[in-house]
Amino acid sequence: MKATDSPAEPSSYSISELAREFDITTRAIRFYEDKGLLSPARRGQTRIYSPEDRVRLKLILRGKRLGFSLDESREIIDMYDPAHGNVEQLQRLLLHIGQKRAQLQQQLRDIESLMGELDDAEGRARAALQLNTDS
Amino acid sequence: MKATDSPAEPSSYSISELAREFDITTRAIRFYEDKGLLSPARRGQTRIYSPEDRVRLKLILRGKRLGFSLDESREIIDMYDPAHGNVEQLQRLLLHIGQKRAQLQQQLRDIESLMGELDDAEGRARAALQLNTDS
DNA sequence: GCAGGAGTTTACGTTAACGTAAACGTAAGC
DNA sequence: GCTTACGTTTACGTTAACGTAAACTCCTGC
Repeated sequence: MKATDSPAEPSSYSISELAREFDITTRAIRFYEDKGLLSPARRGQTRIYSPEDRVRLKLILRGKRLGFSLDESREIIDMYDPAHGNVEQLQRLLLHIGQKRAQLQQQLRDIESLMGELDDAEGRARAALQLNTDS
Repeated sequence: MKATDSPAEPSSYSISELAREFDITTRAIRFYEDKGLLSPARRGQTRIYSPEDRVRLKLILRGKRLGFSLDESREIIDMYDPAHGNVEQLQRLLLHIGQKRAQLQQQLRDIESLMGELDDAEGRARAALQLNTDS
């Protein structure tokens, strides 16, 4: 029993398979394609999604959970690409990476403080429940 | 020299003061009021913001950085309020707090993986730069 | 006494991210 | 041969979160 005995990854997906898996509509998936975030293969008219396409879709949805716009998600996805050749572009990429990192660090701080406040709120709510249910 | 010798907190703010401080427009601030997220005092027609109003505004903007809608931010802000009296409401509040916590934990995971990928991308970019600038 | 600056209300415009619906093609099952 | 399921394109509708502009009031400095 090797590690590759796992469920076995499909070599392609239909649009509705992906829609079901990620709980979004096919309309949304086509919309992402319109916006240039996906470009699946075609058999005739029908779209055929590769495992790589599926990964890109996951990245898009992760971006959404972090509050990114589709444009921002596209930029992030583009960072994984082959190095865009020329030096100036690479330096802009490094700059961009630095900015994203700073944004994520701010989000970490924001989450930390919000978490603390949720703890407080939960404490107060539990205390109030005690008062209300004490006989 | 006591701790209270710090810059000294104003006891009230004008709308344009807040707009400048947080780098947003007065239009946005009034919009938040329309949506029920703020309710500043008035002197005549003019809005006067208390330090508490200012805190609420900060919470709204933190919510935005985390990708929350204004409705979500309002719900979160409402969690700090006096305990809403009855038991059922308190239990709904606890449930809601749990859900938000779960969402924040997902965001933490998302940020962590994205950070790792940014590291990779930066590594590749730096490597490509080496190749291009090596004489 | 009036120009300039800050504030107000009212209202229409705009962008992003899809939703919804129409009208059609194609392949499978009965 | 007809329905049912799944796919397609095209196009108009919708919601959130403001932007922009008009028309007005109220103070302040000169």
